[in-house]
Amino acid sequence: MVAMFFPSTNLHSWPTTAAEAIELQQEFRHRVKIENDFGELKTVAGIDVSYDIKADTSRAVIVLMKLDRLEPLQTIVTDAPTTFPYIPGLLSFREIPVILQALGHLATKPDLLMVDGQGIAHPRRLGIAAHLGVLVDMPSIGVAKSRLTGTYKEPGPATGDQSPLMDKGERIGTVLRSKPKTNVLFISPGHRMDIATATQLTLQCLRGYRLPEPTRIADKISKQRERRQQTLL
DNA sequence: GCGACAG
DNA sequence: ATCTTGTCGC
Repeated sequence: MVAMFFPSTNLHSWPTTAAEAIELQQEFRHRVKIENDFGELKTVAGIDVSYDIKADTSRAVIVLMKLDRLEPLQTIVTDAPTTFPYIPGLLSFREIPVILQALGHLATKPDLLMVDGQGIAHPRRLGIAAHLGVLVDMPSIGVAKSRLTGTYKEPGPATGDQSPLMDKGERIGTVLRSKPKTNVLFISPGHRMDIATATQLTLQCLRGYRLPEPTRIADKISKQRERRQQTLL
């Protein structure tokens, strides 16, 4: 039995072209809710996607953990053919299919999703974290390692130092120094959450590294698997 | 027309 | 993201 926690996630009319994808974003951007709408948050699922260029496949890694312990409870790894090219601003159309496949294998439904990429800090306010959050109707946060859009002042050097990420006169996220002497992170809410809460939760998931634990562990597992496969070739 | 551009 | 070894800095 698969996908029992995510009943309404059919990808029948998934876009094939950039034009169709942008059209869908214009429609979905209005379904994003940037207000806290959730109960007690006990667990979080870190999500990361990697690629196998030669096999033309995408791999989603999901790490489920308790928010207070930040230690893996379950890890899911699934592969699927890569069906959409990487186009800045259209990342969700490339990665969401395999992510949904992985989510379907979780033993328990997470209370929160933390995705490697932008939330509303996107040209059309529908980065991958926001898009995914709307599709599965769950609270989500986007944690990106670099900027897609928006302007900001460089945050101070200490952990926790931050500055607002602005675009077209509105605040779309937080630029955060998650660790001294490392590049900043770009935090933005994905769905059912406000900017301050997304930032606070990200800080709560830090454990001395630049990336918050959910995303950091998912990324680590993603790379371990790749090395194992490569050494077998 | 010229830069910018998540992963 | 991925291709790739050693190397500078804390």
